[in-house]
Amino acid sequence: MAVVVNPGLDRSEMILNYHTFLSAETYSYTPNISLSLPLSSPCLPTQYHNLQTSPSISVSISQPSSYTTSEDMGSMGYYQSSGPNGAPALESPRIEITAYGQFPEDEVEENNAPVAKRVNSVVTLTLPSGEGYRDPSCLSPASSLSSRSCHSEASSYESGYSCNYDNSPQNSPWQSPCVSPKGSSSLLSGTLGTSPRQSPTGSPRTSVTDESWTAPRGSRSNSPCGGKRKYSFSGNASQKYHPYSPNQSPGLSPQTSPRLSMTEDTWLPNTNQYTNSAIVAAINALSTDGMTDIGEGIPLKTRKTSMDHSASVSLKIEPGGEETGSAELCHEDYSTSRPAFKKEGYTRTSFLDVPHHPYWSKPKPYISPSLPALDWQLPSSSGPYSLQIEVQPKSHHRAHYETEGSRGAVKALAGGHPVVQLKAPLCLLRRVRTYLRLHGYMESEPLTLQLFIGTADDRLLRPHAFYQVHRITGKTVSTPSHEIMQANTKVLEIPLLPESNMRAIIDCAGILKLRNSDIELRKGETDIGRKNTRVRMVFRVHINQPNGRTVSLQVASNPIECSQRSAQELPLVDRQSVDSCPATGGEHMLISGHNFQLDSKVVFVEKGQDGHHIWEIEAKVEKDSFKTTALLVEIPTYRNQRISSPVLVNFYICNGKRKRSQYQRFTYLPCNVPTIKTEPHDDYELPRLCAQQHSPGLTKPYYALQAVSPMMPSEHRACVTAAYGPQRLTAKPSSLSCSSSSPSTSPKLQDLSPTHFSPQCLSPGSNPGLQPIAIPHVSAIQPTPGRYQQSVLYPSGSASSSPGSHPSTPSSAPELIFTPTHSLTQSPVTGDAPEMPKVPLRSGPSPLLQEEGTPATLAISIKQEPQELDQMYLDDVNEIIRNDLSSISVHTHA
DNA sequence: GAACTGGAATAACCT
DNA sequence: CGAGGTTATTCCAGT
Repeated sequence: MAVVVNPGLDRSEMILNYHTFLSAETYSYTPNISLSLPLSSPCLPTQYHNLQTSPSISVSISQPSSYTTSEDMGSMGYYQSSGPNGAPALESPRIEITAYGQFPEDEVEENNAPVAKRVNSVVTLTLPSGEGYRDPSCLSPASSLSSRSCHSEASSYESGYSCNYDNSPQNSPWQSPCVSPKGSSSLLSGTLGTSPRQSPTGSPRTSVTDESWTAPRGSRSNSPCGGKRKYSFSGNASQKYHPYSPNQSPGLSPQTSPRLSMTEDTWLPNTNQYTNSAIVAAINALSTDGMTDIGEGIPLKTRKTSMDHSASVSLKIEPGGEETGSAELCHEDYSTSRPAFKKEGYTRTSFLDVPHHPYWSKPKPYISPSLPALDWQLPSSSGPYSLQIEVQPKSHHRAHYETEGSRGAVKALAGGHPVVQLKAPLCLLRRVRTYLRLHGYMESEPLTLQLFIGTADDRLLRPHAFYQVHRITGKTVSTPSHEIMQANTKVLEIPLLPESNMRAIIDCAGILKLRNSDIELRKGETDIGRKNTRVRMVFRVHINQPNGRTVSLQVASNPIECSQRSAQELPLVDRQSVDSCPATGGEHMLISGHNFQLDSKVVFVEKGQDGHHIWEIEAKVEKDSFKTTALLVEIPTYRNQRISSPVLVNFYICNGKRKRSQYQRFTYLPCNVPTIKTEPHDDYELPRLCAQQHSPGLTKPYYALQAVSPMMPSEHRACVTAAYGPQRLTAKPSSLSCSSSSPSTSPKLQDLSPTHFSPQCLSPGSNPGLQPIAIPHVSAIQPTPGRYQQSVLYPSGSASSSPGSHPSTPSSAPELIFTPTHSLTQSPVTGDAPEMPKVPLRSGPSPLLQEEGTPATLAISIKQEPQELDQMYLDDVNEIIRNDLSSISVHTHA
């Protein structure tokens, strides 16, 4: 792709410093900047929009445009290519994309950009690999049943096609696009490719109303895979649905439906954003997923793109012809591809038409090329910054399938919607902004809050394979957003504005459920979808620092149950008033949640390393205080009252056979250890904290955090330990220096210290139910754009035992800088976990929690650092600015 | 008319 | 291998 350089730009230096800089006005990229823009796909969309505004921006990869393009497309969402119209079946793995130029509408939109011309040409992309969301190539172990079913069924149903199915054009023209050559080789791949990706693109209903969709829907049988899992094989209409889905799905949510997109457009305009996204995506591809993918799991396109780009992307200046195409492609992937078809009338135009959001329309100056992969564990706060969920989402939210209409945005328990806020000293933000402004980067560049759907199991937080965030638009939505794809995961980007006090009301995010069969077939996917219906909303923010570094923060919400049935029948625990008590038991614990019944049982269990129950006892439930949302139980006496160290056990609520809540964590303490109790309601979160507070005695402080999560397979633990433990320890405070900016380090560092991570924690076997979650957070402070790829924080992937699923690059964590922050992610339960480490240091026994999750609370407590810290930080920033000003930035980042 | 919902029917799966 | 209970998806209909 070619980049148009704006002659007028003199800021090359600046640009260099910031790596990727897009001039706001021109949107042009700096030539010769070596970006690793691996992902074209994510980027493209953005750019696409940009293009609209300003015609010619396109980033081109040095490689043959055509090829590249295709790849990019693939990553992004080539789906489109095969229009709903049934573009001719693509026999070869190709995607044809029509540049928007084709559409009249497009042109209209372009108004602003005379220079860039859209190419009307149709781009034919060759798709390397087939799947979208997940790689189909390999059946995941997990997928076991389902996958087999596919095979078997496939064979049975469509004997003829069986193997080649996916590939064969006949089956589904649509698919073809998605399915890349790879797919062709293997059924699975083909199959996978199809469905999984599609999802995003267009939820059938949402986006596509037309015939193509309709037909399939008519009967389940038609549905992909014959209704449920078989579909992939058949060349039924059903497939049509999916054509794009696999890859896209993540990216494209049903939401993307034309309408929505239009609304969304607001965002689109923002070039920088997109750019970032793209970059990020690329990076991810390269770093995390990419690695895995490389193997094959990932669609070729993605890989290739990433790889190729990674090598070094040189931006060229070009008229924009081809580039445009690329951009378009990307764009399409996101929005267009899916729904566009729906209404004939609808074309990309719709998006284009949409007015740009003020903020987004402005170019974002600052782009940090290196953003951490989505499965990396990041701290929720660093230095003066803290990302907090002020209002937690409800514990239940019925996700919608692509075949359904949207089920709306995730709501908050008390009504309204979740709220996320980035807390940071205003003065600091101001200075940073001032600095940027001085460099001509921005005026009111908003920070971008990213949102994706993550897992809620005991393993490390990572993007959920079976759920994607779904962008909601409409009258009821007040928050602008746009979606991008990042390594098969759809990410919603929401502006964080100073005017709003860096606070965002998340009323634009729904949850899309992908068919298990589609995902499980992906190559490298090891997770199984069945009964894997809990998710967390994961929020991230990347704050560029004057020093060229980027501070990345992440916070996850409380778990959200997404299945219909579960939401109606399964008991769900939101909070527990106590996390621990002496082995003698006898204390009362208030459990709050949902779907409790008068005859609900609360069972405490202790599992051995092998997962078997060593001990199990039913706690006494106070019937008189029964509520469907609360149970008061008497904590049973532990089997051994002479324990010398804390013992982690679990308990669950049972409404009958197969109707059990997730395992909740509970710790029995040696009788001589004073117990810290918290008041039932206010302290819900304390429990977790308590564990740590007591930590002196506790060997596994971090584990305590995860009260809710189910038992983690020992294997995982082991993996985690192995992978993380060492690194962690390795990473030292010293490195903190890098994050110079973070004053907070001192206190937090200690948390990270080896001590905290007692061997026990690390030891795999120590606690069956425990998770290593508590892994310290590495703050995502990234020294230089280019590096991030190298630096490995903590890929959650490693946590998963699955070999292929997430490529983890544990060993390669060269320049990782740790920030003194706390634990990473969030405990499944609260999402607050990250903060935990801090608590011990100074928080009192029972911090009051706000609303539900109250991660914020914790953070707050932590933040109370001497002002000197902030001042230090400011000084630091000032110095940087001073230096920069004195000597024009000559830094070059490669 | 479209986005939401709540319910449910029906196909797949599991035990 | 079949029965019966679960879970996953797809449909419907009302707001």
